[in-house]
Amino acid sequence: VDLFRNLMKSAFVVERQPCMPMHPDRPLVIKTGVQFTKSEFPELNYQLKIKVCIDKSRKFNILGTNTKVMNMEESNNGSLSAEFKHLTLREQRCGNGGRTNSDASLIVTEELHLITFETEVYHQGLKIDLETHSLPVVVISNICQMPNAWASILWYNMLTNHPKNVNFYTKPPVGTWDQVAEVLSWQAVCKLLRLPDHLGQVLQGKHGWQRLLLWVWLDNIIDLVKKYILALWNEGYIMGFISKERERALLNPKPPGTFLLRFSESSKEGGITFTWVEKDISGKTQMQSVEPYTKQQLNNMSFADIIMGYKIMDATNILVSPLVYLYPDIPKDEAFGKYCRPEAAPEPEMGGDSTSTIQPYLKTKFICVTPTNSGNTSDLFPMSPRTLDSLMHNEVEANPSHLEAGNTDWFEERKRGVERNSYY
Amino acid sequence: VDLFRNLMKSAFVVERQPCMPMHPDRPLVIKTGVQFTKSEFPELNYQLKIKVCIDKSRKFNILGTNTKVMNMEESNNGSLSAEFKHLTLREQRCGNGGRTNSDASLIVTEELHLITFETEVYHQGLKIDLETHSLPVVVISNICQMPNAWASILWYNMLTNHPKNVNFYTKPPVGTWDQVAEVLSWQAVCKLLRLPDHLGQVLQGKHGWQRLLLWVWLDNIIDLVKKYILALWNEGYIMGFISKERERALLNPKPPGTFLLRFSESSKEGGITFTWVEKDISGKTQMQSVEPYTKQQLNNMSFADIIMGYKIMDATNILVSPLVYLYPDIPKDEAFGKYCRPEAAPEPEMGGDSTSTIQPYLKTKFICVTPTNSGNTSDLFPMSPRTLDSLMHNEVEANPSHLEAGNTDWFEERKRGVERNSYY
DNA sequence: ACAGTTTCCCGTAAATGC
DNA sequence: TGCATTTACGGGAAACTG
Repeated sequence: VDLFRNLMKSAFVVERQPCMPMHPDRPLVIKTGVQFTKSEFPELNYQLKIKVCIDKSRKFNILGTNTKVMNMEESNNGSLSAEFKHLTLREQRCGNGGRTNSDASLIVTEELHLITFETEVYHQGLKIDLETHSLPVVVISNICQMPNAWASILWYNMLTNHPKNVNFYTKPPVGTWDQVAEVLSWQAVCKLLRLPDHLGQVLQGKHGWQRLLLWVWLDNIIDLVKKYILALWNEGYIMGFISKERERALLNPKPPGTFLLRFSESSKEGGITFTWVEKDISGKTQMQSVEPYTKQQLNNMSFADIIMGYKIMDATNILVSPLVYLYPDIPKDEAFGKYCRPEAAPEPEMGGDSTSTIQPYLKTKFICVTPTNSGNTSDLFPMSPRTLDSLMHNEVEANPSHLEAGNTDWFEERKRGVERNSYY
Repeated sequence: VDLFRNLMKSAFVVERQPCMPMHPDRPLVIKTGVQFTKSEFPELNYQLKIKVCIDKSRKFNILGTNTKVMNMEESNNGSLSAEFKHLTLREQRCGNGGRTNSDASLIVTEELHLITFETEVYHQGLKIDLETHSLPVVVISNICQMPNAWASILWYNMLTNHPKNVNFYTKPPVGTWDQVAEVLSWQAVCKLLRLPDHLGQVLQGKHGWQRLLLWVWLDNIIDLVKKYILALWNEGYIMGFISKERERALLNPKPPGTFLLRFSESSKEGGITFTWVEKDISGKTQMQSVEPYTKQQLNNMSFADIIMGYKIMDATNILVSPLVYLYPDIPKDEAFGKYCRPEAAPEPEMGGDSTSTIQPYLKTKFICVTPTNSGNTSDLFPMSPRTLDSLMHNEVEANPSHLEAGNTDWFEERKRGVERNSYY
């Protein structure tokens, strides 16, 4: 019996990372009604029937075949394994009473649950109940809860090695910025983010709200990068997180028309913008940024197309593009031309005779323009760019710089880093 | 007993129109996994338990409480009624064999099913099985099948009064254009469409493919109108279906800058475009149309915004708007100004101090431009507008006009019609 | 391999519960 | 009443299945 118990302990050790991938990047977060999987279960060398369960703090039901007999696989180490697929979780909404939340003090994305795997072993007439469990998981009901849920998972695994402390968030510890950075580095894209120090200060707060606010912002940016601008990101074209002071220091010595791409820090949704150099009439160097583009807008138009088509409209309705060189000195066309949408081929007609007739429609394209005031038509710009720029300048001065001296060329450094790690 | 049977017959009469609304506009189409309802069931004046079933041609299961005891309601006519809510259909995918389709010759959207309502009545010691059924319904598994399914429902109800001819589509009859027009008039928006005669010719074909092709096109336009341009439609601003010849006849005497809005007939997805008058250098009157805007594009930008912002960019990058008067002579601003998106208010900052600092970003807006060739930057327009226009003109000449003489001002007529019927 | 059909599941909107 | 959470389901894409 002792022999068994020892074997158990080692066999049932809970691996740290991959447990229940729902979204492959977000283990340990399970959405109700969405399938999840538990696979590659190292086991004892016996014919065992395993049953999957979940803790009873809330009434969840596991749908799907939740028991399985393990097979001897010709797998890696010759141990037994079982794979649970097509499992879904559904909360049991009892007819009327029975409130859902076991601990009403916790919000649902900080409520931790355990998924257990039970089996029975008979050896020399003795019945032994074996049981192991997953790391704590967070159960969500809508994907919009994912950022918060994932923040909880990261925070937990960052600050504890306890395998089943489901009450972690009743008094969560405070983490340091270095720990946060390390956790973020677990994620592929985040490895490249190189978050600036000033963001870490936000995390020094107690826990909860501020922490989550930052995380939601970061997560939205990660999402934006992965979905919309990954190619540009991998090219190293996107400066990403950069303080306004550093931006100014980089762009100031550059010729007008030089621009860089950076994330916006001003909105919770996360956005990306570009800042360029220009000289005003007096010859003074100015920086200009456009209002950040959000996922919503990138859904319809690639960022490369936006950059290539961006124009300033002056008072006489003449369009000029203020973007010429991507920092440090890459011509715009060279950098983004290959990522622009190819010209749409003419579509076939609905009737039969699509061969001879040519589409009699004028082709159009959407471009993004900044109208200056005094334009003759419906211009939406109540304030001149000069005024805005001076305001921006003032704001920059109001925030003293935190620039660290050593990091001379972050852009070049990160680009080399990208070339080493090709995650996508 | 005869008394009962007679009562049954009248009590169980199947109402023609509203039967199982899933999409409120599309009765008799049920999507698996989506709830549907059967309500207000006129019944005999006895305590009856009703059970909902579906025919067994495919293995569908009805989820939800499919039996119900009828209550005496203080309803309209004092008859009994039962309401079935939260019913969903799920196809039973047997483990391996058992092909789904009962009649493989029919596509799934032409496969008709009956939903039956069964009950038992005991009277004077005699047990009588009562049963009624819905009109034939179409079961779909994805919303993208809705246009075809709805076409089947319309076609069926247009051409037969049979209450349960589930084999209708094994040899469907041919319908006339008048019948189609009548069926289309059952739908709110379609009442206003006033389809031109030449579309009816397509429907004279055998059945099936061509019929569906037309329907899908019409349905997409109906959808586009309802979702994106209903306000403009109700104002009577949208000409809608108009032949190129009639368009030319209407616009030709008008001053340059006059434009009208019409649907595109060139793409199955359905789109909307505008055509305007201009004079070329020689003083000759020309018509121009832009490539039609689809739902995809209207998702991001309202049609009013597109119209107000539309510009032609000439070789020197100067923008001019070719749109001045909506046909017949409404100034563009007057017609569409109130439907343009209001200027975005500046968003609060993420930190706390959102009171004093002003967003230092340049506001932008997307506009739709038609670049002419010889522009200096990435222009996508390989053919001059003149060339295109002459091609268009040729195509128009190639299709002889079908204009009927009596219909002098369709626009005004339809606008009055709109004012009479305010469906939305 | 392929096309018709279904499943999967995000993300917006609405409903629901506390 | 308001907010937190869940449900509903359209729609795009992947998976399925003869």
